[in-house]
Amino acid sequence: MGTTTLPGETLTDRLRAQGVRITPQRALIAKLLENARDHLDAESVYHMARRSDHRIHRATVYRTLATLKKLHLIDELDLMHVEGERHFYEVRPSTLHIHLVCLTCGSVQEPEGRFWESMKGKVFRETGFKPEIIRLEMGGRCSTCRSGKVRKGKNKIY
Amino acid sequence: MGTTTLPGETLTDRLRAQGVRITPQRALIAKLLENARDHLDAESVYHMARRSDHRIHRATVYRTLATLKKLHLIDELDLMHVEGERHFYEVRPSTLHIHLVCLTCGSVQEPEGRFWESMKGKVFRETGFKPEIIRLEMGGRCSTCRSGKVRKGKNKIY
DNA sequence: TTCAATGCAAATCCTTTGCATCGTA
DNA sequence: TACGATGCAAAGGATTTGCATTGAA
Repeated sequence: MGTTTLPGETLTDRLRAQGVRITPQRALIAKLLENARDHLDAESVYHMARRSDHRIHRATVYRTLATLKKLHLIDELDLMHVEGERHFYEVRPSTLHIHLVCLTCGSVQEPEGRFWESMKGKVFRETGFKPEIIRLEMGGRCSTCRSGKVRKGKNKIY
Repeated sequence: MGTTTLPGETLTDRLRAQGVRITPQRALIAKLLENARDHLDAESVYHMARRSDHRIHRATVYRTLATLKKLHLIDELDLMHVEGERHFYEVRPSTLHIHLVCLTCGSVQEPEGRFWESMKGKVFRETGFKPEIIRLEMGGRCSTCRSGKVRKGKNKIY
């Protein structure tokens, strides 16, 4: 999902800072992820990348996503499996946020709020477990679908 | 994960109540899920089932898990992908609980607490989105691993 | 120049499906 | 008995891997 791109903080910069060799392919994939309006899965990244570079290979996309994930620069989501087993990727946001996945139309909301951050501390105090990554996804009905004007999505799973 | 088995409330009973035909295979799989101490993936269910019934087929396991999932009797988890892309299953608990997945040793804690339940209402009031299913998984370090006596698990992913 | 990354193709892993047979309701 | 469920085998889809070649640093 689109991320604030402060100077010196692009994904590519952060990759370079980690000592990762910057190839045109990696730079391209990183840029696609940063500028994406929606969550992308590997296949989407691949197709978008091909539009800019006809020779880029699927394996490169998977390898680059794995690299980014391993360096904690992106997160992998499954969005309640509304789209089957596909995995989606987003540049790791600075603050915790939730994914509200509508089980009727498949839309994904990401409500604002620092409230969720407090969960980390709470869990640590109560259990001694120190959370680093939090995945909070809720499946339910968005207000539009609940209002009756249900535009039944291709992705209706319940 | 092990669930309180009140009379008339076994998974099999609930399947029957939903009009699902009870075959020995389904009864067996349901029982395995109810009595499991750990989260099971499809492959584990399959192997455990084979111990009791040598003729049971993988496809039957997958089909039964799909049935149970569709009826909301079990939930599907990915536990932060500590074990790769495998999915894990648990009988749907009556109250929301969290999965704390240690990224070092792979252990999974499920802390108690009704606190989390309040999130549903909060999200609804703030966004109009009505949550039905909540998946809350945190990856981090359990207190044991943080204490230094790190028993590096086969599942260390970071 | 050097070693890591890429493209390619084949392999792998998990899961699903078509179909004949079986067995629950 | 009848229709849904199973076993089997084969297909499918996503992701990974081995290897020769390419190219970033």
